[in-house]
Amino acid sequence: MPKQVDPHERRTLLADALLRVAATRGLMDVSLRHVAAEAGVTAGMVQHYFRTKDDMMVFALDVVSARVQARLEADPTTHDGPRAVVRALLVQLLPVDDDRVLEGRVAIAFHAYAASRPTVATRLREDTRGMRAMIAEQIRSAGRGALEPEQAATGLLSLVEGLAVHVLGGHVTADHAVATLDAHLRMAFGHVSVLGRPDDPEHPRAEHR
Amino acid sequence: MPKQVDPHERRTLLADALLRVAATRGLMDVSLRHVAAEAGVTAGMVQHYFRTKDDMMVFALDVVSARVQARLEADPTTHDGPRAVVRALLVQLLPVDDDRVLEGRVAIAFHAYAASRPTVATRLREDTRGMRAMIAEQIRSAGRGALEPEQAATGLLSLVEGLAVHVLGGHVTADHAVATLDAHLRMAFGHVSVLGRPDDPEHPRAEHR
DNA sequence: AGGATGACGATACAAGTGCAATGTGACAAG
DNA sequence: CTTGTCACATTGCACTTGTATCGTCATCCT
Repeated sequence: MPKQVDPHERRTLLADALLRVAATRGLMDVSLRHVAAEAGVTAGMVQHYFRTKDDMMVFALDVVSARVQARLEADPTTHDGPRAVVRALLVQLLPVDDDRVLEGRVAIAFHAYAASRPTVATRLREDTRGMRAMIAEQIRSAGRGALEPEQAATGLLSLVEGLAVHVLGGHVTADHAVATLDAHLRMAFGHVSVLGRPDDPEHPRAEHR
Repeated sequence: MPKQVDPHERRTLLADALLRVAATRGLMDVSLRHVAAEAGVTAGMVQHYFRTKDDMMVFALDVVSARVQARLEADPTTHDGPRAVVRALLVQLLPVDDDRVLEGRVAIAFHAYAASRPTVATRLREDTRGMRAMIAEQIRSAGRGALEPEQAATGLLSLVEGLAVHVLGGHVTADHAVATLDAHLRMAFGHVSVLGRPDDPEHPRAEHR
């Protein structure tokens, strides 16, 4: 048997290159040869690790979702109560720093891609469903807010996704997006009197940039 | 001088074909020849009316935004007070029927496209800015809700955009999306006691499908 | 030591891409 | 009736795309 190589590591390397291409030049420019060039390898190697282009796409999507989940679990604020948990999750999805801007671009690109590839759409749907259930669960466990948990969960998730789009498009600033998210979080978690309430003392101003 | 034709009409015809292709097969499948085939014309004619592919893209984007705005102005509920105006606008952006599903697919595709084409991004940004200002204005004129008008406006707009993505992805149903939107509209327009409030008598259940 | 085996690299190929150049024909002004 | 002009059609070209095929070379097991 020949050289000992970890295939998963190789694939991840290539997936990273793909994500970089997708974020900077758009998904339309993602091709075998571009990814290979970005990764600094030959096109033949890419072909060796992904039998088809769609395989490569799906794997790259898995990489990002796994990465987001990993970052969430590594977040220290996870143990500060349900609202902090939800906030930590949602902020992960907001393009507040350069890394997340790239990931955000990738995410929206994949949402467009999913419209014509059922495989990708299913994968995306699973991820979303998990998050939604988790958020609704946390909201339910934290007494009642101004909305019923199910609607509050879809509302928050949709809000964040829309905010991400608007931030990436330059329609609003990242600060404004985080502030808007916080305002909606207060409503979802039962602080009914919102107007005039300065800010949450637990999370002074979040990590803006 | 030869045959008398309305160039704008021709271009709109071609733009419609492009939108159909983009909605059904994705933006990656939009090509000169595909659009021509969808429109039932030759590729040479497409080239005659659009010097470059990017011209065609931008024009198609203009067509959709103009169409959305026209539909909004034609909405009879526009004269039922600020909240009805905002609701009418936002529902236009939600994929509640087949036509709007297609438009929604187009919209998300263009958002992805805008990430790499500054021209498209600018055009998109202008449209969004207009809507945002209009919503904030209406909220301000309608007494105060639970959020400050600026945040409420970006919140509603982002919420709808996110909801559209989720509906298109099959993550939530159109009904659930409209219900969520209505719940958030109540908060933005100052009906603070939300939970337990059955529904708005003015707008019984909206036009679901 | 030797061969099997897997990790690559190179090349080929059909199909599709955007775009330019050139043709063709009709129709209206003179 | 001629003629210029505009609306389209055709063709061609250089290039990129995804995928299949074959070659090569290092490596590990026996």
